[in-house]
Amino acid sequence: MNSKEKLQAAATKLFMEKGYENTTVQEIASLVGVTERTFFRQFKDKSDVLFDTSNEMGHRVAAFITDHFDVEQKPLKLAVDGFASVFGVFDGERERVLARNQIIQSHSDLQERELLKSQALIGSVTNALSVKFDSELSELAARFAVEIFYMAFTKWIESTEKSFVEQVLAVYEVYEKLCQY
Amino acid sequence: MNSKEKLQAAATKLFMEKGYENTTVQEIASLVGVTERTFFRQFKDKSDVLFDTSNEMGHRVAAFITDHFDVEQKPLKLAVDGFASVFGVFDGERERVLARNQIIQSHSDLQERELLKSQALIGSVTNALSVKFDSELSELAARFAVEIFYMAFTKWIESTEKSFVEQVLAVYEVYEKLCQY
DNA sequence: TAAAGTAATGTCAGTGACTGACATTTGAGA
DNA sequence: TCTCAAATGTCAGTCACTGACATTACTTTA
Repeated sequence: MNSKEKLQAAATKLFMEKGYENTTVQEIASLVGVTERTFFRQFKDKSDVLFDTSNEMGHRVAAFITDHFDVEQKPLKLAVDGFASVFGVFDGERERVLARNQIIQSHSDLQERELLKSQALIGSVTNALSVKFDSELSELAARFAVEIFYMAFTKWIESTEKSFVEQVLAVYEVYEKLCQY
Repeated sequence: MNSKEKLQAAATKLFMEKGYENTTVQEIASLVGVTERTFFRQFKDKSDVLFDTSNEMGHRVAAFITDHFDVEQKPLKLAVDGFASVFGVFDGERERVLARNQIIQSHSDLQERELLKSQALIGSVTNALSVKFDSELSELAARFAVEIFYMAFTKWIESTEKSFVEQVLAVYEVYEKLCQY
């Protein structure tokens, strides 16, 4: 566990215990045994410690799409399946995801940050879809897929009735209903 | 023109001239002839000076929806028409909108802030649609409408070919194409 | 193994965003 | 003109964040 990971763990712990605002970077660093300066070498700002900037999930969804062009012809369904597949792991780490979500909902800076990540997600998905579909159609499908994902995520957070995959598919069915108007 | 409006004007001016990062709140306040403290009484933070927190546009779109339930039965089309109608004014103030957009694109804090506003927009539109439609369908339609709006906005920024309303309708047609898969 | 190089971390001083507490001014109405 | 309230000023302080430079620790190579 390098200092970056240690800082992430310490930050999450402190944010949960005393809240995001009431935790100083100083405290996070001290808990790990490094200085504030080291924190800011690892993360661009305080909120950064909670976010994976690599867009790894975006790449995974994109990879799924690339791999399944032949099994699913509908662009949006393909992207949505990608989200379902990649984020299906959420069910296995519900605790952690819930804790992280609670921190993020507690402070608008963090919510904003989370939303910026969705832009990267849209970009990755758009690129992946563009290989087989018109670029405008790809972008729209990517945007919609991300919205379906978020809506499903919210519902998944609020209730334990369905698995993540089921929630995603349930929201996709709402989309199909919407199309029928 | 009260000090709030003066500060907004001064801030926009300075942000354009020297960039967002290179402009201090001190400078903005001085330009207007007030102190930094007054700035922070009007705006919750530096970026706030660029954003209308009232969600006025959200309310207007909601009002449009409420007024047009009988002329347009499709929930998404109704919401999209609302955006087209309310934001049609952009054509008349292209300069200003472009300038503001340029500032926002220059700094990720501002982009994040802009994205948070879209959540308020989604909320207003969802509420308005919920009067006649199922709540899940309403939320999804609201989310999609906002995405269509943003995509249209981006295209409108990048080219002068079409009016804002035309761009919105063009993206809506992409949606119809998407539904046909 | 010793020297040399490189990456991670520490130190420190400084800037700028933002807040709380309290004082002062200003403007509208009695 | 007096009075009250709202807006603004003053000031001291905290905390996020950065640049410059020093130090430590770990790797490579002769």
